[in-house]
Amino acid sequence: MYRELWVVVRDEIRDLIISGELASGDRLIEDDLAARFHVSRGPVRTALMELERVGLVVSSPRKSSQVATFGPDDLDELYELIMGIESFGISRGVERLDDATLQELYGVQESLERAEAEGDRLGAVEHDLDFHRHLCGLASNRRLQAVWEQLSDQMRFVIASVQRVDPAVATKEGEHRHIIEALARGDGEAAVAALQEHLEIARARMSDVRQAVGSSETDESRMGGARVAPS
Amino acid sequence: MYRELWVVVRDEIRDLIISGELASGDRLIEDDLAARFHVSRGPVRTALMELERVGLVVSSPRKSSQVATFGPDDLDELYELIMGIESFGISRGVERLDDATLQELYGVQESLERAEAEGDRLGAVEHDLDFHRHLCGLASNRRLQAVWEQLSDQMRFVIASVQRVDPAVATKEGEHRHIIEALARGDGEAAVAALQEHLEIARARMSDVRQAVGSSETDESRMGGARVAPS
DNA sequence: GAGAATTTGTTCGTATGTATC
DNA sequence: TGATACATACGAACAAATTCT
Repeated sequence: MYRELWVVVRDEIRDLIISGELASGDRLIEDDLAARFHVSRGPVRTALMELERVGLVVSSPRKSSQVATFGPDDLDELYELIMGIESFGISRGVERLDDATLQELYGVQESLERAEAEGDRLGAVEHDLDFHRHLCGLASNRRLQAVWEQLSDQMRFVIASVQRVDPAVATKEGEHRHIIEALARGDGEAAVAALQEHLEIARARMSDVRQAVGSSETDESRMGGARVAPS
Repeated sequence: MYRELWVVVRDEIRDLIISGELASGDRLIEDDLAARFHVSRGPVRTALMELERVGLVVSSPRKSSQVATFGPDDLDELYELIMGIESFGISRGVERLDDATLQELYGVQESLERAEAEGDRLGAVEHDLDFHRHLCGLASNRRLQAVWEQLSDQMRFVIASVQRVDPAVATKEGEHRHIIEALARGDGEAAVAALQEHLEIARARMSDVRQAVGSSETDESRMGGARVAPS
């Protein structure tokens, strides 16, 4: 099967950013990235545009793109918005919620708990996101879903940033279970409340960890703008 | 001041789509567009990507992009989402709503009414959108605002589509006034209710007009895929 | 269904604008 | 501030895939 080159490049750069190999504020020079991935500048340009679209990269005309920097405000915005989106998904979806969808939610949650039990941190993060993706999906609104997907890489980014400092930040399974159970009862209000509590706790954990470290990551990036080295 | 070429091209194509000169389903051939605007394919490609991002264009690898087609479902999705976003804006913003912001809202509404009084239909649409933009802005969440902006071209598109069939579809000023007054009272619940009623009416009007015409626009587009002619 | 024409995805060269000393 | 080095934005050509006859 054929995949456009820029998609491959986008995913590679995305992984470098999320893994922290490319840190916030780092300059992303098209030539260097092109050399690194053995492609021309075209696909790199497209990849960077796409990464800007999802908020992992910032750029202005005629200047090098940079890896985005997340301040406390960004964290607040992101969580506030995600909360709004998923609450909306629940509100709209709880009425027409069928059994199959509910079982799917249980399934995702079980996968998440299994991954956590096995100590599979990366897998757990993905299953966690998948759970939230499903909450958004309850609304059956493709445009809403697109918005969620657009934000998902920012979520991965902030989660990974924090995990690098404190690998122990794990989701309490109980919180997810509360949401599902409320949904199963058809109690949208309670489900939304449980979700909001869950996300509020998660955001607070994030903030704490970042505070504790003095957000060293962003400080480092602000001074340098380290250049990304070719392969 | 210097503006990137692809921005100009994007706006030109966008206007062609919204004005209906390029109809739903029309193939967008890079070479033709490049010739039409006297630029190379590079900026055109970028412009098309950007238009895909905002939902005015659809494309798949190795195939020509097309002007997006809006079915009844799309209309529902769009209005549902806009309603959610702006309700969220109101809910979050009503607490910290200061007088200056309120006056701004009144100002926008007055501009809207003036434009309508003068029979300036295009201006009225822009002021109408501006009013709704401000509602979203109450949340002071840049990411939420970005989502709204992303959807605004789809709104322009459907509004323009309907106006072409029935130019008389105008906003009832009273509905906007209700929202502002509720905000002025600090009554978020009422403001949200007024907004939702307003948008529900607007959506219904849209649907009616489209139904009445049998959505001829999309039918026509499905058969042909008329090729866009060079200048 | 095969071949020709069309159209995209990619590469590379060049000019213009930006940053740095 | 002025000159230089650097990086992007645009243009043109090539190869591969799709569409049309």
